[in-house]
Amino acid sequence: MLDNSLIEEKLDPRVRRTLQFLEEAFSTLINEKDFQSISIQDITERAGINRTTFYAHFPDKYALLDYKIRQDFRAEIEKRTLNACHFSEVNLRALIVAVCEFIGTSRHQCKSPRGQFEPFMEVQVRGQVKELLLTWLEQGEPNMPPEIAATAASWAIYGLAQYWNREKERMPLDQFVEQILPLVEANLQLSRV
Amino acid sequence: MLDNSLIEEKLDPRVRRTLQFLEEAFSTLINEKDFQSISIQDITERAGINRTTFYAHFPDKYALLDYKIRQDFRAEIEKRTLNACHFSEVNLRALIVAVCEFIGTSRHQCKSPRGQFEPFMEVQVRGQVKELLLTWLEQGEPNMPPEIAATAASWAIYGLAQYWNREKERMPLDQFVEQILPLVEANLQLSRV
DNA sequence: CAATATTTGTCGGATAAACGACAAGGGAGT
DNA sequence: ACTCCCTTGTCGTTTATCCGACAAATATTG
Repeated sequence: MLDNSLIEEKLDPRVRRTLQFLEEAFSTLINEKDFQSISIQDITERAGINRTTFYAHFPDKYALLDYKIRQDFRAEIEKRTLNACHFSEVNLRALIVAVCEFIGTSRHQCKSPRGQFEPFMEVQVRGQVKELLLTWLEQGEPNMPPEIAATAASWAIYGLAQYWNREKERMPLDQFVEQILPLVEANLQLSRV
Repeated sequence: MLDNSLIEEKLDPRVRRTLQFLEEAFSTLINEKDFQSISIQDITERAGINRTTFYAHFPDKYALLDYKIRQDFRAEIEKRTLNACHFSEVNLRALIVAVCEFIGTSRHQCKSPRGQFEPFMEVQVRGQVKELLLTWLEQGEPNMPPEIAATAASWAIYGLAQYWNREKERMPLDQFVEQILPLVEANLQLSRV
């Protein structure tokens, strides 16, 4: 349904609009009600589009949630210009910071019971991180299948980011990232430059 | 093409959106460039709709200008709750004030050479005023065909409003309206209550 | 003036969205 | 248990928009 990322620009304007309306409507609703109590009718009504049209783009509201998370995280990545850049320790640090902060802001954004979005966040964010790492890894010579390394590293990054966010008294983010950097690089099978 | 006024609500959502986008795009453009130098391509491009679609709603950009003026003035009327109310001297005064102020604000809004919009303003605003007066007149017993009275009064109102706006040193609006009220009422063939 | 570029309307075919309807699946309350 | 109501998917049809192309009109430039 919604596969690749950068083709977004070359899309039927009608589809673009519909997706945008759905996204915006969902954003406002998620700040008003519990996710479970939001019906597809609510969303489409708020978005001003027909209910039937919803199903032309998403199988259910969970898919829309996935889509929204992906969009938000991608925007975050693009804002920090981590897309379309080469690998470097600086960029890797920035990526980890991005994940940590993204999880942090998302926690306070929705008024849903704890632990309702985490699974979706996990899947989507990890997926994006893995994709990004893959593009980075393919630019160097691999001594390990990139798929494997990217998988391990993306899981590690997300797990650590979640851990840091849940910590009661957490150290400064920079310091934390500096501490875990060797671990992540180990997952990537890279030696410190 | 765009005939009546209150059906606006019961409209295909796609049409509603298209019109809104065109309206907004035109609004922003009119504050940037001269009207003549605005092409239909500019408008549709800014609005994010296909150029062909424009012609499904308006024959040319002048029609869009007419439409926009109508919309703005109607919004002004509705804001002052002059639509759907009965005739009274208070309401008539408010209507005249509305026309005066609408002409005034419109003069400073667009950066087009003087006298480029006045003809369009005239036609559209007068038309709306006439319509409104007609609904008022039809509620009483006419000693004059309502069409005739509404026509005369709408012309008089607009002419006086324009005159007041072009005055170098003009008296307070309230005072001016109070002064011309008998004239307008004479056009309406009504005796002061 | 000529030549070039841009805008303008219009057309036909393809596609997304609207609309109404339908059966099936819960939840809430009696 | 039972209605009753709302939501959920799905379908076929109609309509609005998109898209590419075209010739004619208009503006711009040399």
